[in-house]
Amino acid sequence: MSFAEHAIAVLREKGYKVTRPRRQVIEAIGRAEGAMSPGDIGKMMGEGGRHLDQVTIYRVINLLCSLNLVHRVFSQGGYVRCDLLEEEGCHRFLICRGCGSLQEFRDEALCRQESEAARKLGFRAEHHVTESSGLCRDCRD
Amino acid sequence: MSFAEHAIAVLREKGYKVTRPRRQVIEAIGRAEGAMSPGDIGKMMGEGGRHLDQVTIYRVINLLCSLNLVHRVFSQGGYVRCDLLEEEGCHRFLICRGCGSLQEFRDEALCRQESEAARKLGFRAEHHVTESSGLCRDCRD
DNA sequence: GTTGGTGCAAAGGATTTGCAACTTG
DNA sequence: CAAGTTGCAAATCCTTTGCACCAAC
Repeated sequence: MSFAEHAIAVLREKGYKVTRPRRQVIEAIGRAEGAMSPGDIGKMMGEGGRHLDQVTIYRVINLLCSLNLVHRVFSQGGYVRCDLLEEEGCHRFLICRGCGSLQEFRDEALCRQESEAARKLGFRAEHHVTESSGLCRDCRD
Repeated sequence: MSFAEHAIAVLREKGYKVTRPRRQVIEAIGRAEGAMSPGDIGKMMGEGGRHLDQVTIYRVINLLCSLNLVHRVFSQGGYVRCDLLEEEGCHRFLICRGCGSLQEFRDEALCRQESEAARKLGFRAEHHVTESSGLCRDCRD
């Protein structure tokens, strides 16, 4: 099942309407290799498909975020589809500075150690986000 | 040596002029417990000390960032002083959702494991940032 | 047919730029 | 004194809000 199919199924399941603008944003984010800002999505619509109002894009992105279908990438100021089905737990991003592509993953052991390091400093960590930059397999050579 | 003293020494050393606005911003960030946005700093100046132009605040913050004297806190949209003297390597933030206070630390072992996890996915990580939210010692009770 | 969603207009912030006047070293 | 900095004005960009119209269920 593709990201778009999954996202649309979730919308239906939660009682949200499946509209043309929502499909368009979902497909744009689903196809993107890296993070997309609301502006990026707007420009892409302007060229290819049918025009989408900028305000609508913001609203759709907010909805998708609240459903954990996309995540905000802080260091890039954009959003990416979330391919991890588990809704809980922390997520980590690998962001290629060569091609801008982005990979998300989870690692329970790292999460635990991160929390443990915080605990030693008297801090009770509840949630954390990590963003790594570097070079992906294709850009290393 | 306080943060402000250290920051001013670095400015001098790198050939930047030590002006009143720069002192003011450095002292504001140095005194703050948590992250401060450019707007926060502007408001604080309006009340206490002498007024500072918003544009100047942006420019001073950019300078301090480029010198690694302050770091951007993504999840908060603000900036904090960096207390770690080593300029290299990754940094981690503990951000209290109770009082908003912020603590920065380094952990070599975590850094290595983070990189190792990336490597297993074919990614060569060069740098990473982690922000954890939770409760600090004082807010846990 | 209802309810929720979209598009438009407009407001509100945040951030950047150009340039003349000023201050530091 | 010269070079680097600041303050102001204004431009630009990003994001949100209110409301009438429209489309999905």
